[in-house]
Amino acid sequence: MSANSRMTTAVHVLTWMAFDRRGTDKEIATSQRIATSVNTNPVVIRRCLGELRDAGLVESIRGRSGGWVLTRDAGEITLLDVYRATGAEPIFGMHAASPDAECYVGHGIASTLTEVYDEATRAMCRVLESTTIRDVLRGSLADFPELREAQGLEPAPA
Amino acid sequence: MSANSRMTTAVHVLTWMAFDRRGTDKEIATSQRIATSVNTNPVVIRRCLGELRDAGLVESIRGRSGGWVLTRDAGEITLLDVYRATGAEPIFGMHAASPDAECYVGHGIASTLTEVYDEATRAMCRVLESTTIRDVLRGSLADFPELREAQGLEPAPA
DNA sequence: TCAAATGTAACAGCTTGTGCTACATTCGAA
DNA sequence: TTCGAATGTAGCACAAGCTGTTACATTTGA
Repeated sequence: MSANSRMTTAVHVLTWMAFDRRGTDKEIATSQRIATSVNTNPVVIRRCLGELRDAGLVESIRGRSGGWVLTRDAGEITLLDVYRATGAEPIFGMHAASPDAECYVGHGIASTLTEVYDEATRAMCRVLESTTIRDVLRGSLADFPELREAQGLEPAPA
Repeated sequence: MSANSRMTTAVHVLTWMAFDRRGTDKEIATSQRIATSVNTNPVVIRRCLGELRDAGLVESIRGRSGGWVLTRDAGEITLLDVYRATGAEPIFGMHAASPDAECYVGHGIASTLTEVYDEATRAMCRVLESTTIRDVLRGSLADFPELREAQGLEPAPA
């Protein structure tokens, strides 16, 4: 059970919603139905969707026949949006205890490392930004060309 | 207390060793002395150094007047070497439970996400590879030009 | 022979993620 | 107007990982 699978769950949820949106039966997406695909508990899905709603990616509808809807097209949601929405921890953590300030190395290392860590994180974020939920859906349906076409998705680039 | 501060501790340890190496007193680096700068327990430092030794970055000398030495110049140790040595968890975790394979989305999403995650991780690693322990030492000593020069380090680039 | 160092096991305390139950709230449909 | 189905949220148990610490075996130079 790895550290940050919340991101993966959130991407799965959004991809499922994008897939379901164009399905034949026009049922609304509920936490119960999504939980079946992700293979987890509906409360876990609701917690996840709550974060996505706070970030403006989905909206919830309360009451009977309520559920969840995407607020924009799947091609307009990047994995960077999802990464930020799930409030990911910084990839690199600083010291647990402050280094000895009287040590020359301990005095300046934190700010130096922060610069490098920030740059590395930005490089990672640029990759996430280049992929959308629509891309993930296309990749996930690679084994089912007829479904992929029904969703209006072109084949994946070579 | 953030997730992965082991990396930060390891970089601090190596930077301190690079600094100490050219110091006036020719004492060998011991886990006790390093722990003072990092402000933690010597056992934590020994655990860290053990990982760095397994990766070939340092060597240990047992017995009285033993300690630790770098196996190569600080300019030849990149932060990517340290990242790998500390056995970092994958940045992105997969689902805790396997998704429903009968769901079209659940069937293919894992391999699709793995591709994107791998690419993002590679982008991050490229940045880490471009920085060495020598660079970190130079940055850490930015406030002490006379020490920086004594270490034979040019000023940081603008 | 002894002191100082590494090497390692074991444990407590803390934090985080996951999965679950329980229950209040909301609101469309009968 | 009532009822059922959904969201919203609190709270708990369990597992895992990191940190810090004590304790002790091992090694080896002085």
